[in-house]
Amino acid sequence: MKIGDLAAATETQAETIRFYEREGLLPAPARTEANYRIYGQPHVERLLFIRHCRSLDMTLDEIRRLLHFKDNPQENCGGVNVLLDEHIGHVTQRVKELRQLEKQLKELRALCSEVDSSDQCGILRELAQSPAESAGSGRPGL
Amino acid sequence: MKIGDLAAATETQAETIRFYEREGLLPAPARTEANYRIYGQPHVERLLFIRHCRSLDMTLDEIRRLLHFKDNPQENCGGVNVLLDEHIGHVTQRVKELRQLEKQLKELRALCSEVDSSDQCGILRELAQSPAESAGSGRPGL
DNA sequence: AAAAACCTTGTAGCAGGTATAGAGTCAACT
DNA sequence: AGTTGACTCTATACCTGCTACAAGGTTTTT
Repeated sequence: MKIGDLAAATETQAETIRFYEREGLLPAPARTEANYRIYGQPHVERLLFIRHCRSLDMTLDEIRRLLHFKDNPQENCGGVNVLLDEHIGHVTQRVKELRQLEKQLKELRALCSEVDSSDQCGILRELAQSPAESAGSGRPGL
Repeated sequence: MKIGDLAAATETQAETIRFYEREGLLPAPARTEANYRIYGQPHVERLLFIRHCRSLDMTLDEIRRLLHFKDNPQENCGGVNVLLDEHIGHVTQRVKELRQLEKQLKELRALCSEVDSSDQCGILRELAQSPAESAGSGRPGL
């Protein structure tokens, strides 16, 4: 199959497939005489694995590490557990932060219920104060 | 004060301050003879406003819109409320998605409790299956 | 045969910065 | 007076995970 077929089979854009190849997540496939990439079923499966991981918000680097375990089935899989536990930790942390953030935003919103001139607006006045703690996780993808 | 002093006063890196200036969030300040940027108290306040908004995960574009209301205090502030309501909506949505994601990840994690060889690992086996729905919000910053 | 649909590489763009390189400036210490 | 170190300047490249071109070559359809 050509790249467009693989794209259709995995609901992934062709450019994204080439990008994964450059990034070392997909192996460089065979080529036709006209230099077209040719894929087989193993490529479909590997790409679906990658997309599944991405749908779980894993970074490409995390996915690379998981693929390493898949590529070395004789190794023990303790690292998989560690990786996943860490990833769950990141997500849990980000949920906590965002819920805190949501609360702050709602409090802020309550400061201005009626439309007025901007210099009377409680929201703008509050935003001019020093911020409390930052809510950023340092992990923008989440 | 010079850029380093403003950086210290707001806990912002000097490079970030120059970046905000390029982005039109901070006005171009006066310069010394040696071409050094010179700031005053209004700059400190404006930058703190920006950082406060960023700590609430607003985009630079949202902040630009808020600054417009601050810069035009005679305008009515209805747009501030709209902007904030939308932002709260994004955050609420992202919390929902991440909690769903967290649940999926924990289910996945439960598939491998004991360390084994990778080809026996339930996690890797499950990830090889087709993914369910994507959890992405299309708004990566959240 | 011509046109549409595909493929190739290479490059640039998004957000919100961060991190350099290479040069200029300034204050303090010897 | 010289020199060290800390600061500043501009310009440019890098980060993530793609996406969107451009300009050309190939294959398939009409």
